[in-house]
Amino acid sequence: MVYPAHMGTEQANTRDRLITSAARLFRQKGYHGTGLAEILAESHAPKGSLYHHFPAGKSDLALVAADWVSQGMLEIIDASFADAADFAEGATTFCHKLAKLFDLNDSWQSCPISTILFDGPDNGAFRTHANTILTNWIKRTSLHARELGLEKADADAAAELLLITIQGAWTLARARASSEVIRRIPRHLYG
Amino acid sequence: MVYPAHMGTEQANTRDRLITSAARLFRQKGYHGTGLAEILAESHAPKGSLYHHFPAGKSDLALVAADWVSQGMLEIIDASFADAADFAEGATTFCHKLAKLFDLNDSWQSCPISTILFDGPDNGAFRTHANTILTNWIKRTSLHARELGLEKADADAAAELLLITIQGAWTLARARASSEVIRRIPRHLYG
DNA sequence: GCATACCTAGACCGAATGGTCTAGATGGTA
DNA sequence: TACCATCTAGACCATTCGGTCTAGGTATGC
Repeated sequence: MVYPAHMGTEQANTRDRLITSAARLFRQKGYHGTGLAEILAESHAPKGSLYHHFPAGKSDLALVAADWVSQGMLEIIDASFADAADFAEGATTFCHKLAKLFDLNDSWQSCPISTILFDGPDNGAFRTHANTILTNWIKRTSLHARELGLEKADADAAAELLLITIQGAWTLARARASSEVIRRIPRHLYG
Repeated sequence: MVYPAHMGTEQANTRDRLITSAARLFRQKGYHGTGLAEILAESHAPKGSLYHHFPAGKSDLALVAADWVSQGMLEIIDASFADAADFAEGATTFCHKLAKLFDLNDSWQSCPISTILFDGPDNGAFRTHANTILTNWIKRTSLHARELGLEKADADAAAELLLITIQGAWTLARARASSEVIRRIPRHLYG
């Protein structure tokens, strides 16, 4: 799981426990595949708390959980490119970090966003939200690319290609139950 | 939708109608997001027929539907590389065909396999099945690559990269509700 | 002390879920 | 005609679903 720095592992409050449990379960079993009862059980929260913190219920929680995961991903992107000499090096670090993350979680979790968001109840809002999150990842990556010397157009293209590839590789990795494909990306793209 | 050549558009029998409806709905709303009632209504079949043709019920149907979609994809791969002068040309045709397919269906369907299979009831069997299907696609693509002159290792790598990229691009295309990303793949990889 | 806002707690509900079961229609064969 | 396998038909069932509602606890301010 992606743990953003702003949320430690200590016993969190009810709201945070709901978010992390929901994020984990949605990634593992999908939105419709996860029941409220399961989320409630894992986060040791009663139903009343859920509907207090997330008045719109399940869909509300899913959106917030996706944001939380997204935040973690942005932090990983930043950490990967922070000390990189060029874009390829940063991208390589990025892939390795993700592969490690994949292995850490019994290698089953879906790409952070797609499963959470692609079968939401209301296609419109969920799709838009997923789009925003993915776009943010690409934008952030492109920003690092520019800082490492690429022209705007090249940076955008490199960032889009990298994230698309990671997205697809993550899917294949899950099907194969192996992070190998993710680790192979740098060789594919820059080798 | 991917329509394999072996199944025309004329009024098919109950079993085939169940498969096509299930495939469409699972791709649109996911496995758990689609109810049996919905599939039954769309295919104008009673419950008895479903459990006659697919004794194991929903999961059985999902597996067969995935196979059917997979068959269609293999035919598209073959058609794309049949008259290609080199691998890049075949891959370009492949991407264009998929983009057209994406546009044809109100641009919402998920990548053929991932959504159908990633939130199945039994992780083991479903994951394995998805893996088999994806591997078949890559194998078939690699075969065409070899016929077009690539060495075995290069062919495998090129096929894996292409299919990974398509997988990811399809996801992003769905989030953006636009097939543009899919069309851009050839420029990214071979341009 | 009291009051107030915030949060927890879980009983309860109608609707929808996947799945089972029996009855009947249908077509081929003798 | 009788017979039999194949398939259609849908009533029916237990369970689970997401969501509502009321009541109780708890912290903070006066």
